[in-house]
Amino acid sequence: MATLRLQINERLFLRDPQETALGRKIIQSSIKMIDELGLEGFTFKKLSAEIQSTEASIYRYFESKHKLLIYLMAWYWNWLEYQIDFATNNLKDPKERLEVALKMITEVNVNDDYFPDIDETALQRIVIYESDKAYLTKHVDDDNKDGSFLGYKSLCEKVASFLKEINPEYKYALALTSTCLEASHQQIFFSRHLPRLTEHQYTNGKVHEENYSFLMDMILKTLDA
Amino acid sequence: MATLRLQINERLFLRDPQETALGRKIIQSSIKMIDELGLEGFTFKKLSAEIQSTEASIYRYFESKHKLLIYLMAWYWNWLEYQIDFATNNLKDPKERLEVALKMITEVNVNDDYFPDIDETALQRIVIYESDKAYLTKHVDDDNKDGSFLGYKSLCEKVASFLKEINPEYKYALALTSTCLEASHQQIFFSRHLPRLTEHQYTNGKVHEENYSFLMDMILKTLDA
DNA sequence: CATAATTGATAGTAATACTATTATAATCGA
DNA sequence: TCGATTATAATAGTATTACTATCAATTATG
Repeated sequence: MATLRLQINERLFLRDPQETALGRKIIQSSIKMIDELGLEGFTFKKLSAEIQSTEASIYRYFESKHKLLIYLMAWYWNWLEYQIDFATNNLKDPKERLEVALKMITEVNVNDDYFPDIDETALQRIVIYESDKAYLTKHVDDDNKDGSFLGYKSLCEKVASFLKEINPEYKYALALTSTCLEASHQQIFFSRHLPRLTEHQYTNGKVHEENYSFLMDMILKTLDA
Repeated sequence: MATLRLQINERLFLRDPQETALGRKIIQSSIKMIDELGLEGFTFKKLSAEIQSTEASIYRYFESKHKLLIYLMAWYWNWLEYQIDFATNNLKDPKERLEVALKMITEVNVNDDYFPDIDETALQRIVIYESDKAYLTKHVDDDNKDGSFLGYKSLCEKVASFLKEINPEYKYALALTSTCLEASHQQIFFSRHLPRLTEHQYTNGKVHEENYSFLMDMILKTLDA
């Protein structure tokens, strides 16, 4: 089977982690550790111990923990957009394309064999818990200038374009899409930790399906489709 | 004019900051400083310098910076719910109640003279930039057990009850409400910092109105109302 | 094989997020 | 008003974090 490689914006790292064994170990283990410890509990020191390297070596790949988070989130959004492209290819009906896209956005990821270094399931959990921290900072404008959020914006525009095809009159396709993208992970978090904020039941194992129904219904009704 | 005091859950602080001059200075200056520096740039050391006190003294009021954030957010959600109660009092029509509530949620706050110590306008900006960080942690379940998020949950349930009155058949009143509450601050952030994620224009000064229209339209259509 | 690039080993720094101790000042009840 | 209690200030100290710097050892490349 072929293995693929996503092209990530060069300004998100100092040295491309996909090019070396050490770089790939950094990515692999940081996903595992951020998933387990949370972003706050995760440090480059712990990571260096885990991969039997040194802090200094990790800093040669990423300027900071925050830049590493941005890299991981960028990878995820790029990957998700590619998944959606792949899955909606050849589909003519925009509504059908929307259905497929929203399915991919809301369902729990299975690991993608095309990218053997990356645990997409763990990465999706990181998206749920940590992705908002990538932009909720005082230096968001600088990060944005470096192209840190291109993947997210591109994905948002793609899905919004499906909405526009369904109803070109609707004025808030982008706002509706970004609201749904955020809700796609927030509702999962709420169902697990703050269950009074949602009807979705984490325990019955169907949160992702419920979330899909909730969001799809909301989008279609809002579009008057 | 009467001044009021919100009753905040005792487990959110070590010593009630509303009871002493020092406590009120802590609240007042932390709002100002978190607004200016961001949560990450804000420290108890800087705060102690600003109010001419010491770190140790501040730690007698709040266990940690994180607990102080939780306190401020709890205060805000309590205040907002009280504002909504006040404004919807005597309104019979649930749709009208919803309109008023959503207005209060989305519009930019004016400072409330009933609470002279608190700059609600700055606090609302903190909600936009920092509120999600109050719960996006590995210890969210412990914080939740301490009642850290009661105010948010209560507000969400109140608004969701308006939706239920409008359409008792709709299954996702809580999910729709929490999605809108989150969107109410996210969209403002996006319009300012990641404008490709929304149609709302921060520059024309009408973001809050646009956001109200966007959300109200979405809610009513989703409810089939 | 020589040279350049990469990594490892080690050390060090300023700042953060606290805790602890003791002294001083303010308040409060008898 | 005195004495006791309590709150605050002053000071010091700790472990950890988020880096930076230096130099030696190793590995890849031409």
